[in-house]
Amino acid sequence: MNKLDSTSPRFDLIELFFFAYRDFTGDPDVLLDELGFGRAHHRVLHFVHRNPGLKVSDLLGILKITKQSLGRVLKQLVDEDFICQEPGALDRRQRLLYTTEKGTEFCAQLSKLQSQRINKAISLMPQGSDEIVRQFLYLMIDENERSEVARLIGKQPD
Amino acid sequence: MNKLDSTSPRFDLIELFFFAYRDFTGDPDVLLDELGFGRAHHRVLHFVHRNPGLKVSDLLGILKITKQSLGRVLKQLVDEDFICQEPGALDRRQRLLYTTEKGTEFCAQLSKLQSQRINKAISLMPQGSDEIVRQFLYLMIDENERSEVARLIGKQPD
DNA sequence: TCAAATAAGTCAACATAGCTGACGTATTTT
DNA sequence: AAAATACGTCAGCTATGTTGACTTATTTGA
Repeated sequence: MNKLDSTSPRFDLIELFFFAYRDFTGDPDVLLDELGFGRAHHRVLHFVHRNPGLKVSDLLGILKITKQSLGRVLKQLVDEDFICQEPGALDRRQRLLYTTEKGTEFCAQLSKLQSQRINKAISLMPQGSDEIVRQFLYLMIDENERSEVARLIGKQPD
Repeated sequence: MNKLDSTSPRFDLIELFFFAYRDFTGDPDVLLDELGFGRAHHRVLHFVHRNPGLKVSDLLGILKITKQSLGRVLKQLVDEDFICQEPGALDRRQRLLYTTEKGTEFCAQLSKLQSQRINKAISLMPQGSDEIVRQFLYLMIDENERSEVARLIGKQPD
């Protein structure tokens, strides 16, 4: 029989994942806090920045939250000029989302912090580790969502 | 100059980390929900299970939440017989935490789900990938906390 | 062309899980 | 005996998620 079947407990990775994610998200929290924002604002800002002209309904699909939840943080981000909305050219019911200059700048600061943490980690590891890590994280995503995430990540506008 | 300096944006890994963690924590949510529990309960249950006889103050240190926050979920877990408390033998002010049989069983169900996801991912990857992944996650933790996390994970009671 | 569907926003009420501050009780330390 | 410690608890606040109901503007389709 198999000593390492698919249900063998992986407490080490379970716990490492928990602590790693906590510290990974902890970096931006400091900057967000200074502006009275939280993680919800970060997520919205990030995905709008990465997908300029995003439809509200698509953002809801990415974040998997209700429009009421989104509405609250989105309103703040628009009011404080981090995000702007433009009616769709083809469908004027849509309010396509874009980061303003201020929003783009702030977003860059946040990703810089997180990229630093990632790059520091990778730099201490064997060649090719980033590809392994990417593959692992990708395979941890629900199978039926992988293709959509791949599509989302595929566009490298920066 | 370096094309890949330490601040090069890593949008791919940032986003993969987000989606991977979301689905990773999503598995247990279903079971937790059936019992009226949330992720907070899961975390408490998990770390008590993994560290039988844990002091309340040490649990607070691991979770980095306030005792008021912990108190709420801990009380529920004790009331519903998933966790029990015993006065410390040396210091009777302490209420050392243990999972009950019911708690241990439930905890096993939850870790099984998460381990399945992890093992499925690893099984699709090259030999030795789990070591790379472990190393990456470890290095993503704040430098000054790594040793303590290592200590915590080091004990493999299962 | 007009009715139905769609994209988005909004109001109200609620739940979870974090927070601060203040205070109580039992026990140990000094 | 006083101070410190471990833990618990009360009250109230915040952030971010949820449902359900409803409005407005616009597009689609019978």
